[in-house]
Amino acid sequence: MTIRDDRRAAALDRMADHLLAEGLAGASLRPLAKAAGISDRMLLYYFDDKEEVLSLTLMTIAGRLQGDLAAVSAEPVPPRALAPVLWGVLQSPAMQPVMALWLEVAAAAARGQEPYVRIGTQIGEGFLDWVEARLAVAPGVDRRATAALILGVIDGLVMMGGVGQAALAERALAVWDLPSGV
Amino acid sequence: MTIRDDRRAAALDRMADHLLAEGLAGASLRPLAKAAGISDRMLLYYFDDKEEVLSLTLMTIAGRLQGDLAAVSAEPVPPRALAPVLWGVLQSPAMQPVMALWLEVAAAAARGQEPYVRIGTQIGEGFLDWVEARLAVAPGVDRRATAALILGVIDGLVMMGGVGQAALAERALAVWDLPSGV
DNA sequence: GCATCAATGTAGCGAGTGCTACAAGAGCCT
DNA sequence: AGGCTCTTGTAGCACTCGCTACATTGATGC
Repeated sequence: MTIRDDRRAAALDRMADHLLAEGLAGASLRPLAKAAGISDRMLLYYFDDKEEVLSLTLMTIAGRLQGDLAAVSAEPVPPRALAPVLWGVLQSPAMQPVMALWLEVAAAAARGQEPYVRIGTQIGEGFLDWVEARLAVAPGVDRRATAALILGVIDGLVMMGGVGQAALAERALAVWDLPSGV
Repeated sequence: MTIRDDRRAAALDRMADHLLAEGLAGASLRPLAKAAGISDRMLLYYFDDKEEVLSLTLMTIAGRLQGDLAAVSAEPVPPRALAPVLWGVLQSPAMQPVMALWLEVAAAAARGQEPYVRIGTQIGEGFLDWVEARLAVAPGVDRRATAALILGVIDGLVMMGGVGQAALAERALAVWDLPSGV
């Protein structure tokens, strides 16, 4: 059994790279199998069907993301200071394919398509937990909601960057960071 | 010429409904033609290729959106007051298919796929113009960037709503609206 | 009436989709 | 050695994809 598990894990790892590079449009069985270095016949021998392949590949990517995020300092800071931190992490070049894929998953989830709803919810909650753990708020303020606000701002600005307004998104974040508020 | 133009317009109108209902996954020629009430053969007689069909259908939807948005009061209000207005408009049930499609277009644009880059940029700028026109800011504050911040927050929260956290998004907006800031 | 050309249907091409039936090799247990 | 299960390749099915060749209709102009 463990041999099969090893091969499954190896295939998932290589398919994760492929999915990050090509997006959901590249998520058909033959290209995925080719990326994994096996035949499509074997891909469906190791996994039940396409949905399982896709789910586990996305979970693999989510796991990597979790690891990258966990490496960031867990020192709690106030909301206005945390937002630029999250922006810096998610906007880094290495993270760009991940965020592009995250947008695709979120869009599919908003359409109610499985397995994207399930996985999108999971990833979203991971982000929220990460923000909440690093967030210092005044007593009485809704902590989870504040985390959601920060994540919302950053996701929205990432989305804006995706439609060619990356510079404007940067300026928007600077406005939020002003002492005057907004 | 005008007969052909009328039929093109009629087809685009019906295909816009179809695209809103089914998303980009339903954007293949045969289903689109069926929705338009014509044969796929005629669809490619009226339009050059799939890209033109898709572009013009998305532009049709963008035009409708523009109309709906224009109907909202143009009285300038400060940022914290404008955000809930935009949220109210974009979160209304009638707008839900539009926002789901907007997410899909933005995701495809972030992947660099045409025609989504071009159209996504255009729609994004339409949103920004709308916000900016209704925004009252203190002198010296970057007006466009403030509009981008508001749009970013709302887009991000719409995205969050799409992955099953609509209630949390609502709470997040309430937190931003507190006098204390955040 | 006849020619011309726009409009439309039928049929199909070649490629890709998820998935499966069948058979053959490979290693193991008794 | 004989059977047995695990693994793998070959081939293919039924379908969708964007797009096109060909033929037929219908209206229009001379």
